[in-house]
Amino acid sequence: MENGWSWEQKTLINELIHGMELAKQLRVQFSTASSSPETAEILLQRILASYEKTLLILRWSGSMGQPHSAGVSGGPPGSPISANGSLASDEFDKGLKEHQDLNDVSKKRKVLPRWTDQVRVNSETGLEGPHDDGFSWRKYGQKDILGAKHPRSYYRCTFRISQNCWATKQVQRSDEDPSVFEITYRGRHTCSHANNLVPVPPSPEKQEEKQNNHTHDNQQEQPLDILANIRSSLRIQTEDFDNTEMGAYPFSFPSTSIGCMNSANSSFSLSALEHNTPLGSSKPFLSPATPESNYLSGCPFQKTNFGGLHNVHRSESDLTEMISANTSATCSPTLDLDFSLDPVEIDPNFPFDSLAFFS
DNA sequence: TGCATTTGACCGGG
DNA sequence: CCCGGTCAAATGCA
Repeated sequence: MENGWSWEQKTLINELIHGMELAKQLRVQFSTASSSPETAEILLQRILASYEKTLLILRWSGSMGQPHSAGVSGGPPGSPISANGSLASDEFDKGLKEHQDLNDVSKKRKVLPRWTDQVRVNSETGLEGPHDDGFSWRKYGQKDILGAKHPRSYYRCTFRISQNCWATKQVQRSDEDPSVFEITYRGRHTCSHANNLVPVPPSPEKQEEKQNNHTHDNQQEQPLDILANIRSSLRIQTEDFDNTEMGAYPFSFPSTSIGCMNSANSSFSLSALEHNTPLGSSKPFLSPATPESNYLSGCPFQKTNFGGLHNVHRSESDLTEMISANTSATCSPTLDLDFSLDPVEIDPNFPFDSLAFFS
């Protein structure tokens, strides 16, 4: 990585640029089609914004000359950051701190890698960006947190037992902005059920219904269809970006990492983007009274994915293949533990596979 | 009937 | 002792 630019990053940038071009084209089409111009426009703007940010980040970290170490952990997630404003910096510091703590923590006690993500519920789309993290989560607890208005929900990978996957996440609604959720991921997925494998559960409606009830008839699946595609691709892009970008990321691990990483990574850009756009604030999509537990567990975040999985599958077909290949190829449960204790030494080789698909 | 969620109890760190 | 995190029995749902 001479000059701080690895070939992966260059490739990524190219891809991002390409993606942006496509999004722009779509934008034109949408505006002419004029079916639901507003929503489409909004989302497209976000997409574009996200791309821009991603590029910004890449450049930034690239210029830092250390896309892998400190910059890595803090950089990507938080950085968008400065560009975004508000939340950004906080998140950045937070994330950075968390990543730094990682090592210490692991010494003190067996703690899995952990990173935080913020997600804002998107009022128009009825889905909050980031989270169909492609994993199947099972709620195992809920706690009232001191000083927090809303309880915190605890989830763990559904395949914890069957596949010895110890990934967990905590979801908590923000006090300040009820439409924002803080999601803290812990541990890396070692299961082979990432993304594509997380088949749309036979009954996503179950959760969806709950959600829809809480929200309003947010049945914009039609217009969202396309957007979902865009979004999904965007997500992957960011994932990949993160992969390369955060080589040192604790949870980034050779092949398997891809599927596992998306959870956190996808959200980074998207959440950042959410905060960026002045749009998503029409209505809070969630009634503050909504029991977080239900909403979150069932929310489009995860498996539900507002039925977007169909779309995702289509649009991500390539990526899906890639992911499945990677995830299924190496599911290394045991490695994960070790790796969590010694995060930094693992990254060097991993992003290649994924990138190869992109280029 | 099997799986997911709920929720109070329990545990361990600070 | 307080608080965050997890467990596990009870309950709900398809």
